[in-house]
Amino acid sequence: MSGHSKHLPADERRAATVEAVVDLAAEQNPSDITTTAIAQRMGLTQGALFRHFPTKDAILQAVMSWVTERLLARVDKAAEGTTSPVAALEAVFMTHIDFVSEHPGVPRMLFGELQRPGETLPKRMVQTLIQHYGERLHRLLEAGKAQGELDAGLDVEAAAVLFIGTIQGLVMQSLLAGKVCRIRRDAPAVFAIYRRGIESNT
Amino acid sequence: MSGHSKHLPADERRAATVEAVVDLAAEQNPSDITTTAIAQRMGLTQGALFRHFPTKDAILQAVMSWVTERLLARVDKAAEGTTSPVAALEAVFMTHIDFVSEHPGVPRMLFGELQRPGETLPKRMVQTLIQHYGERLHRLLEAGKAQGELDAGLDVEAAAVLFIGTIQGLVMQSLLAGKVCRIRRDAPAVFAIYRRGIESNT
DNA sequence: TAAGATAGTAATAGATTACTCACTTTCGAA
DNA sequence: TTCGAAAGTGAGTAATCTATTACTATCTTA
Repeated sequence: MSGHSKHLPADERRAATVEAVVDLAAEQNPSDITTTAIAQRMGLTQGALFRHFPTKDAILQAVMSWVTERLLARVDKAAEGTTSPVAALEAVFMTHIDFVSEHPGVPRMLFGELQRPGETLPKRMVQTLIQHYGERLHRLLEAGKAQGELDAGLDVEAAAVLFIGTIQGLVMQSLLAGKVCRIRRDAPAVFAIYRRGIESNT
Repeated sequence: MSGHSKHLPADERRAATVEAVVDLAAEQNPSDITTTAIAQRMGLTQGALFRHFPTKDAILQAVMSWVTERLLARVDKAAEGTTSPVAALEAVFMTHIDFVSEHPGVPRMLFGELQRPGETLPKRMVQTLIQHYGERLHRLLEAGKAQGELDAGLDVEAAAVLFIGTIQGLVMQSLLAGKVCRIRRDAPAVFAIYRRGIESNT
């Protein structure tokens, strides 16, 4: 039990805050999450939050930072233990699916941040996160082309867009069904179609 | 100039309201659209809106109704003038892409509605819209399998999910770039990969 | 043109939001 | 054990949101 004691050191409290936001995002529209709701989830008064974060945006920023670290680290680790680019892509895909199954609110938060007008810091963090993610995909896709595993005429840019869209589609499907478990269940079949679309003819 | 005169009959005013919401959704997070912003866009005072809609949710409901009619009608028409299931799928895809290019806020609104907790009427309308859309895709995909145009082992359910995800991915990409035109530009290449993934080997 | 119906205004109520601050409680080191 | 610093409380504020209402302007039609 990490979150049960009343007084927590500042860094642990900040970590608990991020966790609370990620949890809440799984249950409701992320842009409707209030500081009151966050505090309530933590068993805290609303004012206490502002002792650890100067503003609500700073909280979101911390969440984005958390997501970036965790997601990219897990994805990189998954890609490491593979023997071919296509195997790596599949590992990355499944790892990403695992991540959003554990934290269904995260992809919605990212999508929501991207919709905000203007140039907020959390929004910029999402942009760079997806940019880094895209670079990894590019690398794997190019490698796959180079060694003949992927179709020689493949449009790498389009393939990267579709990779992310595939995940987004699964997220949407889980929203429709109201059950997160659908994501994991449907992921293999959906990825199989994607792979067929990019692989070279055997 | 349809929206410039001060007094409008109720049905025209309602139509203008829907148009204003669709426009606003293209520029900002749909769930952050206020009745004040809607009224301002129409050159109206905020209170006037509630003479035509009992509640804000009723406005959203009207928007969803508008989307359902327009999108399904256009998509059906596009599928009609085709000679094969795959051609129909491509026509549906491109028509859908045209639609979201003209109204970039619409897919974001749908996605946003799906995220609301509980069972609101607008949310339910989105669910049935996508359900109807999915049925059309199912029909086309099954037809394609039956006549050998599509892979015999194709998972139709997964293919339908990926079809919608493909569009969602393009929408996300346009959010990242900040330019709507990217959707139309990248759509053909992305669909080509999708088609390759579902077609039978030649 | 007079009058009833329709549409819009301006002010405001009531709820909710992010954020502040004076005060209290708890922790940890001397 | 004591005491200063760190963490939390709870009451408040200003801004903003949806929705209401008494009143006014405009259209339509007889």
